[in-house]
Amino acid sequence: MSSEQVVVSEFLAAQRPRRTDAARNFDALLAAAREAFAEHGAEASLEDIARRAGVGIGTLYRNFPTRKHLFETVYANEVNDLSLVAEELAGEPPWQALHGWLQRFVDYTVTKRAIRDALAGEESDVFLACRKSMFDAGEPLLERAQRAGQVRPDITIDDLLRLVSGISSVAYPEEGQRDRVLAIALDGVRAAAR
Amino acid sequence: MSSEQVVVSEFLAAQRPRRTDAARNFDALLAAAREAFAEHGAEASLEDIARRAGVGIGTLYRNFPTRKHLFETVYANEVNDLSLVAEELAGEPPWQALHGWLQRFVDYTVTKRAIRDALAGEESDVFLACRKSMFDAGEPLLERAQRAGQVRPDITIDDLLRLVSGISSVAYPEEGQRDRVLAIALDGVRAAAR
DNA sequence: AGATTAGCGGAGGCACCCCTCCGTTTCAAC
DNA sequence: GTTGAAACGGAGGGGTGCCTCCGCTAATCT
Repeated sequence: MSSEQVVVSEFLAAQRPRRTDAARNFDALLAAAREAFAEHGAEASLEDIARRAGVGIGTLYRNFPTRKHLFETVYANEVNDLSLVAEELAGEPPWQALHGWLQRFVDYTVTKRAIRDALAGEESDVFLACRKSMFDAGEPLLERAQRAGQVRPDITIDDLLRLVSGISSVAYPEEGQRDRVLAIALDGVRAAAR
Repeated sequence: MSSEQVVVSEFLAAQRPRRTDAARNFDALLAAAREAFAEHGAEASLEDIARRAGVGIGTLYRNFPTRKHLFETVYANEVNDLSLVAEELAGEPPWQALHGWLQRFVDYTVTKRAIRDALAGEESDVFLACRKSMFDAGEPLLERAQRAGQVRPDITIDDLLRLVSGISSVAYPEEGQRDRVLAIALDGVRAAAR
């Protein structure tokens, strides 16, 4: 577990209130926010989030003084999950491991938009730590695949994640088109090694 | 010039008012809308667009009864330009022509977001005609490159444009990163031919 | 069970946006 | 230059979202 990942998970642990009703509301808010950010991106309405959570707007603001706080927390949660997935995949063969992780990255429909918005948006300590943590999670997989000669050596984890998140953020009316397009781009990622 | 392109350019010609002041305002609104949509996507504020154009909100609504009208017109303009570029490139060698056109597609910073939003959003006759027109413009370039054995045969113009627009829609803090990432993906587009 | 106090929720003030309507201005035809 | 008509623009009503504040509720502690 990288040090950044520790920072991220500690950041998460420190938030949850102790009183049972407060903790319940906190969880409901996070779930609602996750949904809302997935649907409308980082601009989702806070009042709508409170409504979805079945909670007064005041409660939302008590837990998350600003939109950024809330967004950071949701984002950190997702990144944390992704880091765990990367660890699980460490045993697979190099290309499979990398590919599987990227697949998970894409499948994170819930936060896809949030992750993209966060890659784009302004910086903050939490965002930086999260991004670093996500890179730390993916980088070993990438490097292993590169050492195995299955991935071109001139690509960085930063490049790779932006590539994949861009492709996965477009709408694909046709069934299976997203996977097809992604596969084409990943051929490029492997190209130099074939 | 494809029949869709004719539909698109006729749609455009029919709008501009005859009276000189009205025509001036129409142009100013279009330019302002182009800017605003580029900055904020299809959700840009109409009042802000009128303000940028130095025109009352009433004038905006007289020219474009709904947001969709305005958006369609801006979009049709851009698509029209892209079609012309494709024709100009017809003389270049196959891969260069395709690559150059895609480059232009990316460089269309002005409407990048609008084009993406339009690819994603709901359908309308105008959008369908525009998309068709854009595909008609790119398809010959793609097919020529495929016949020349420089591009994998199993990719469609639809795939290719979604791939490129996804990649170009992400934020790249690092100078030149967008081009690097795009080049990697385009290696995948050529992969099967190498 | 009662007292304490953390936590709740929503009313309300502010800002922004949408869109309509109509009194005023400007064009262009004669 | 006059005049009719086309075009202008912005005030204003309705809606939604942001955020604060404070009287009320209910969890926790003893």
